[in-house]
Amino acid sequence: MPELPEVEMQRRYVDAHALGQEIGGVGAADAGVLSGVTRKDLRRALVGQRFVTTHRHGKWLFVGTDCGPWLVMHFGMTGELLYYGDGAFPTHVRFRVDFRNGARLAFIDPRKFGAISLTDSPSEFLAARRWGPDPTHPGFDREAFRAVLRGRTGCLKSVLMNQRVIAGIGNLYADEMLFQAGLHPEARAADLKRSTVDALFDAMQAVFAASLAVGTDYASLPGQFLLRYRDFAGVCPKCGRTLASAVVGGRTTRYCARHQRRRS
DNA sequence: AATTCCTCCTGATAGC
DNA sequence: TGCTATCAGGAGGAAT
Repeated sequence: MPELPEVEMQRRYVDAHALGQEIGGVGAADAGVLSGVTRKDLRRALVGQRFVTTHRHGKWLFVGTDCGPWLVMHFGMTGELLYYGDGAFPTHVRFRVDFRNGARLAFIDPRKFGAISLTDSPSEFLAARRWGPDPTHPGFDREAFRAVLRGRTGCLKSVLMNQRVIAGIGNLYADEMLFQAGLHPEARAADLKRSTVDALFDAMQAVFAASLAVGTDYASLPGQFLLRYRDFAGVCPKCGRTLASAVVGGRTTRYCARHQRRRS
């Protein structure tokens, strides 16, 4: 679930519910999702603080406190947040923030591929990991997209999913933007004409915007989106042909062999 | 340096 | 029904 649009929804969720409340404690931390921090570090950094702002870069979410470090979250494959009060008992809570007003913010992650950390500076945190640019941030235009793809020799899909090239695209959205742009997942990034790269950029922006417009509820997307069909119907929304299936970049890939070309 | 492959963990689902 | 096998939307690290 959590690729760039889903993490953006989590960011908005924090903004809508979890800002401005004094933190009384942190609990239920599963060491499996703690990345470079201990429960004690989290307690010391967060207790007495209030969350005041959020920032998202690719699939990373940063939640800023009024005068402490930022809480860093990555949702892995199954992570999500839940803000709740008395009477709710969510399962798979790997980390929890307890506010003094009685409300709680839980990081729920059954598969435990998520991560919780702390940083004094999101930009330094991202730079230390050599993360690529976020394609939805201001300034990331067609030229910037051409620049990050330049000289890349791998499969187009693998390049798009490489977070150090560009941050935020995972398996599903890579498939979707390639489908929208009519490009084969195994096309070579370096073979693409400039106009094709620009078309892929436009498809990427359109896909993110469309998904956010429906709150990442794929069933509400228009009919021409692969996201609606890849799991159950398995047919191309444009021509009705059975979708092709392959493993590209180590992940299950669906595409329409008729509409998606290797060269363009 | 860039790319590919394996692995971490648990739940849902399919097949017997 | 109950068991087992397979697969799942990510990314770090090792190997190539």
